[in-house]
Amino acid sequence: GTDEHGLKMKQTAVKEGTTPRAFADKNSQRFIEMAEMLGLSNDDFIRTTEPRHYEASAEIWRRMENSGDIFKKNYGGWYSVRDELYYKESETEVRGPAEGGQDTAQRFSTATGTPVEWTEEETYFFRLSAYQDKLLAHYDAHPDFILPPERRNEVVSFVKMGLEDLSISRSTLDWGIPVPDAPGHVMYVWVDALTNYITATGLLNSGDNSRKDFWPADVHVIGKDIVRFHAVYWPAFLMSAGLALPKRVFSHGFVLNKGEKMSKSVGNVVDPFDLVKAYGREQLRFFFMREVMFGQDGNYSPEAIANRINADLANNLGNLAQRALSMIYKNCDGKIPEPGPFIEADELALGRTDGLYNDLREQMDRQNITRCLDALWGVISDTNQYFAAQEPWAKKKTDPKRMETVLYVTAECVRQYAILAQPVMPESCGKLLDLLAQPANARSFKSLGNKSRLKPGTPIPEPQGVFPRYVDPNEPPKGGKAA
RNA sequence: CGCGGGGUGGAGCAGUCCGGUAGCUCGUUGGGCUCAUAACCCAAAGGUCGCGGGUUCAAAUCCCGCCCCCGCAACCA
Repeated sequence: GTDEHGLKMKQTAVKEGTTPRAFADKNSQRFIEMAEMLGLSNDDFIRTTEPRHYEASAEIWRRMENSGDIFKKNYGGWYSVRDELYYKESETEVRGPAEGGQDTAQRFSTATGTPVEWTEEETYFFRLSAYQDKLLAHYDAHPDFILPPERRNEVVSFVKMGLEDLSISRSTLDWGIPVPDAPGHVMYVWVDALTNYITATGLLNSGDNSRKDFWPADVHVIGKDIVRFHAVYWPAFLMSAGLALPKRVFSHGFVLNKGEKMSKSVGNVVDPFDLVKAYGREQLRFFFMREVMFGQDGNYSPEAIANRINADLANNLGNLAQRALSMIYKNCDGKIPEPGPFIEADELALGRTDGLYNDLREQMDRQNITRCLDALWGVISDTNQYFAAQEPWAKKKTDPKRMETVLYVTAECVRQYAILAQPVMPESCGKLLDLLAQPANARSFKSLGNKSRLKPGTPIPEPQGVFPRYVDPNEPPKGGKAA
């Protein structure tokens, strides 16, 4: 869904000469389109401007209020009417009559150059300071609450430095969810944005409650820039409201463009739509999951993407499937062959493959996606070696049964790789399973291991390449004359 | 003394918590194979693990100091 309130939204809308509502409509639509383009499926799409979310946000506010954690206080600062923003004194400067065009010396925002004046408003505060010890106790009792560990260290040390009460309402802004029974006040955007996770379950709503058991969430996956909101403020809000905490907050890193952070001012922002168009959504997803240690920052470059697509997908997995399946198609009457007795090499190949699920499950339980793919591709590579060492093409003449056995073992391994890689590449792996004539009910993790081996005699379709090589359209074909 | 991350063969990274032959992918060089998507397999070259000191039989890994790079520095989201 989309988080649509807040000062920034209003400012940007105003800058673009539109209303916050219209601006939010446009943005939200863009995200819906992106989800489609990326092939994402979702049970729901929530906008924080929907009535159900207003209801849930008001409810969590009341609960925090009932706990005695919300109080009114004067908040003062250097306020710019034009920017609708408070500045710290260090962010402002006094300019004389000559510089600002005004009659007397006045204080301005250093960043935007707009005039600021000392303003005091009454806002609602959340007693965050009361939760310092409770939060630390929770981090302590649940070492994996914040992952990866670097982020956890950061949060713990931040909380240990001391928490101040948090201003959670605005009276200088109207683009937000109204504070219950407090005309003129809207909620600080993060109060409602975070609550959206619960709105999705209907737990705080009076209507349909059929999804309420989905709270607490198993894991919030977020960017490292918003760890504080998810790992400090949000748990404190939930404790106050008497609601269960999410089981984990996992923070991913940033994608750097050739080592540099993407930014509009630098002009190196890459449009995901363009990347998908150039490389394909499954290939792109695979690239990021495989190349970047999940949780850390990672580099992206066109060369690196092409490398991964060709080395891992086309050459390693794709080619392994193709060489085994095409031999089966041509030499085994187009049917999965009946294997002969397994020799040690066969058992090793199958054993390594059967063992993958447990390894991967363990890694995935900690969102170690990169490690999963490392392990999986390591074994695929082993199977390529196995295939080469067994030389089924040579056995074709000398020992056809042996050829059939090797092809069977390889195809069986490929079957499991396709199932295991499905979470990252559902469409491509689906095609691979089509080539192995696997029915829909044999494609889940339950069909892994030695209990659901390929059935000899099953006819397979003519093999087709599932993972094509990536060729840079701007690069002259290989073998061409160098300039 | 602000906080966090990083500095490992040509490139990009893992390994550092729980010291013990420095590993992976790509690239390079030589060879093999011909089932396969100019794919696959074998072998080789290539590293003072940022710098200095310490602990230890043994340090990329633990301790101390220093240098360099990146991000963050909260009532912006």
